[in-house]
Amino acid sequence: MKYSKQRDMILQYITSSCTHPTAEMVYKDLKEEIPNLSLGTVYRNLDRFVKENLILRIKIPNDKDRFDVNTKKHAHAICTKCGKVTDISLKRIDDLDYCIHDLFKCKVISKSLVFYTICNECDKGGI
Amino acid sequence: MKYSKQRDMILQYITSSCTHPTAEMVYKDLKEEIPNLSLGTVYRNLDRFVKENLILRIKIPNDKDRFDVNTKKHAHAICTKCGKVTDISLKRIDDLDYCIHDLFKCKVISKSLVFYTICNECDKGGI
DNA sequence: CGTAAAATAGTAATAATTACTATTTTGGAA
DNA sequence: TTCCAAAATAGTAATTATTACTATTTTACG
Repeated sequence: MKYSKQRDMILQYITSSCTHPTAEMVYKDLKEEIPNLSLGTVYRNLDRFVKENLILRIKIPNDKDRFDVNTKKHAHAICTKCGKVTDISLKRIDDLDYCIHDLFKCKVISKSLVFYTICNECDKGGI
Repeated sequence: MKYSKQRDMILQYITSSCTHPTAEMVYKDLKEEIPNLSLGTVYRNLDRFVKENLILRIKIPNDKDRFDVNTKKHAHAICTKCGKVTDISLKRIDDLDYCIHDLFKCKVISKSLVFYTICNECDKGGI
C-alpha cells in the first residue's frame, strides 16, 4: 500500500462530512483542489475504505450510492423529494414509524428491509 | 382502460408465480407464448400493477427489480450467491437475525433498512 | 538515482430501466 | 358492419450509475 494524495484527501473529505455524500459529490468538491482528479479514483478509494470498514456504503435503489462515516448499526431515512439522508438509530421495528415521525416530524412513505444471506442450499455447496 | 392480451397474461403470470420474478423472467417465459412480446410492455404493465397495488416491487440494490404477489407487510431475504428471494414475515427487529436463522437455517450477511420519507423541510414546501 | 509495484487519469464498456415513435389494437358510435 | 379516436404495443434509442481497461505517473526502497 502506497501513499497517494488523492486517497488521503478523499478519506479526509468523507470522514469530516456529515451529509452522506455520493461519489460524485466527493469528486466535484475535491476536483476544485485537485483539478485532474478522476471519478474512477474516487470510486476505487471509496470501495477500498468500505472494505477496510472505515466507512459504510448505503445502497439506495434507483439512486446513487451514499457513503457514511457512521459505521455503527443504524437505519437511514431518505427524503423522496430532496434526497437528503438522515441517520436513525435502531429501535424495535414496530415502533420505528412512530419513532421516525416523533424524531424528525416527517411522513414515512414506505420502507425497505432486505436481508442479504447465504441460503440453505448455497451454504451446502449445492450451487 | 382497454383490454390487451399482453397485460392479461402478464398479470396471470405474476399472480400465479411464487418466485418473485424479474421483468426479464416474465418476458422470457411469456415470449414463448407471445413471440412478438416486447420487454417495454412487460415493464410498463408491471409498473401499472404496482401503482394499482396488485403487486409489490422489490428494489434490490445492484440487481434487477423483483415483483411480489404478496402485498402484505413483510421483509425479504436475498441469497448473495444464487439471488433467490424468500419472504419473511416481520417480527421485532432485534429478533430478526435469529428468527431468520431459525426459519431458514441461513447466515445473515448484512441487512438494509431504508425509510422513504418526506422530510421536515420538504413537507413545509421549502424546496 | 533506478526500478518495480501501486496508483491515477481518462476513456470505454456494462446493464437495468425508461423514453420515444411508428404501428396496431380496442371498443364505442354512426 | 364500419369508422375512428384513444390506448396499447413493438422495437429501438437514450439514460445513468458504476466498473473495467490501459497508458502514464507516482511512490518508496535498495
